Amino acid sequence: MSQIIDHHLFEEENQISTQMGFIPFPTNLTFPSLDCNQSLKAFSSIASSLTSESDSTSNLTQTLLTTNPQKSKEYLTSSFGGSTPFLSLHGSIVNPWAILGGEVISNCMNNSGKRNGVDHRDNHLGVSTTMKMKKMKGRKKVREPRFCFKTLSTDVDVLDDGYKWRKYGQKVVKNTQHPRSYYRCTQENCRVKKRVERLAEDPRMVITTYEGRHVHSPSNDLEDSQTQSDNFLW
DNA sequence: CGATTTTGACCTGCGC
DNA sequence: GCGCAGGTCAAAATCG
Repeated sequence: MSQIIDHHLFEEENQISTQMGFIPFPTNLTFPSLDCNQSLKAFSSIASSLTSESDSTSNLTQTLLTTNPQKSKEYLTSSFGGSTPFLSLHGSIVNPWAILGGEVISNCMNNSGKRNGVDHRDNHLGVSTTMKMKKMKGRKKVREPRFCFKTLSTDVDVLDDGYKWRKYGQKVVKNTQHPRSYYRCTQENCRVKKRVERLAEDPRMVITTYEGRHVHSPSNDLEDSQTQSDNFLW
């Protein structure tokens, strides 16, 4: 059994080579009514939306409200205990989860505004102030948006996210006993890549990092995955 | 037999 | 410039 226990959306500006910030998703946010793979698909959809447009919050809100209102309501209420106000429009680009209702955020922060022991009151938008920005030497490299999931999974490394992947490399990363695997989306003209590795400190944790955005819908190979993934094609 | 995975070689960026 | 480390390539091996 796998469980998504943490999620980070990494945003990278064009022309900046290294990670410049991250948007914390609510800690321990899970989808009680969904299994791990379904959750992963849901998060992939959300993260993909968030990394796409400059006005991504309203896009996401619009997506949730218009494309599959019933499903999104089920998803939101089931995910957040059923007592969460359906939607508030006070979210922002750097705090997308605010749109899911104040209770969600407050679940992640205690009354003092701390989350995971870190005081976010002066940093309520969720962008780390300790992140370093680093320019490329010489020619600047344009990188695709990236986001990653931390998943608790003792049995499988690669979770079904609805897309079809082909492994093109594996590398042992320094100071880790577990190799990092490199995958590319098999769809023609789709340049999305993902890396899968296990956390050195806790091998039960699988870190899946996506780079780029799919230019197509998830694979419809399997009947099961089709019906499941269709639910998240908001 | 085509698709996929494995794996060593090669490429590239970065720090010293 | 050199060496290291991460990322990619591509031929061989394996799988279904």
